Amino acid sequence: MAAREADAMMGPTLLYAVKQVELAVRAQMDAVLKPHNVTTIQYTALTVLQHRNDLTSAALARRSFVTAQTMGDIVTALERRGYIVRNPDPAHAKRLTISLTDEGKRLLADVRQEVEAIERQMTLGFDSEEQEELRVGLQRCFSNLTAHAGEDALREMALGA
Amino acid sequence: MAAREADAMMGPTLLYAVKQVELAVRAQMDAVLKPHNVTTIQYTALTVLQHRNDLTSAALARRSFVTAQTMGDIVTALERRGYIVRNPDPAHAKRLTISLTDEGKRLLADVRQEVEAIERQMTLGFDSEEQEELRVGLQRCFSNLTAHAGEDALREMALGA
DNA sequence: CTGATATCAGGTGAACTGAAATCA
DNA sequence: CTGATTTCAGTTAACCTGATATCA
Repeated sequence: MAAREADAMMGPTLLYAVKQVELAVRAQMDAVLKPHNVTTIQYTALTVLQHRNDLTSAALARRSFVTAQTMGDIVTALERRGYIVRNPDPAHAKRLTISLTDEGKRLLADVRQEVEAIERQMTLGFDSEEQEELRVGLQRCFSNLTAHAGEDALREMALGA
Repeated sequence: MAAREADAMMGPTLLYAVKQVELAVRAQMDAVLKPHNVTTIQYTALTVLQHRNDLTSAALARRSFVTAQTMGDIVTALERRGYIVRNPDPAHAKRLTISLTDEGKRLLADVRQEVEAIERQMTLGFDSEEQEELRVGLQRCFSNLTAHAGEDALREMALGA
């Protein structure tokens, strides 16, 4: 009966597990990033730019499930701190493409070791097969969620844009 | 060479995968919850209260990795909307224990189907073994992250408080 | 004219720090 | 006196909607 009660109450346990892990990760990320005066969201934007340079703010916004205005604020903050620059696209003139400054790259290099340490702690006791299993499972979840869902924004993400 | 470049740049892929899934989940949760005028964080607090009634705001805060002040704001908002009530603990008088109102329970019941639909979509194509594998993997991650990390808050979480 | 981009204005909920009162 | 809980005050980053101007 204790089991039946749990079944009846717990509901979507996988969503809850994802949320719990993400909360714990974010708490540790915040602690790592705070001395560097960047937020987790700003850091995420920087890592995206590390993968794909010369994105526009609007493209970043789509990738992060936020509006163009919100990403505009974040980008402005990063620009003010000197981690990125915006250059007018010669072909478009209204588009501003974003690229990392040397200072931005230096920040990412400085933080990298500490962030990797969080991941190592998270996967303590996992062999490489289990780790890969988890990664694949999460990617399948992501694909499922973005397949029919975001309609607007996700085609470029599927292509790695 | 493309592979080497990716290796050198990608860094902590599992943290990234967790974040991506959580972002996608949160986008869908927001869409489900918006018509009901609750935020995802408020909803999470309500589900915790569904599991364990008569928690204090401070205990909720520890569970959610936020400060007591922050959780105080959220609890006040939930109280204003009529989803919870706070009653003075007869033994303590300064402590206020929180419990769901009928209206709060009704909200959770109303939303439940839609939230479960998100989980079903996320796990499309998973057999029950794969689903369990993923859940176990995430729980191991959570344990690892909270084992040596949160120092302050986590003993009661480990006990399911 | 449409669609995408950027930006300005205004607003809200969420998070923090700091300080203070209450009470076991 | 200490520690935990609550609360008040002030601040910040993040997110939204709505409106506007610019261009391909």
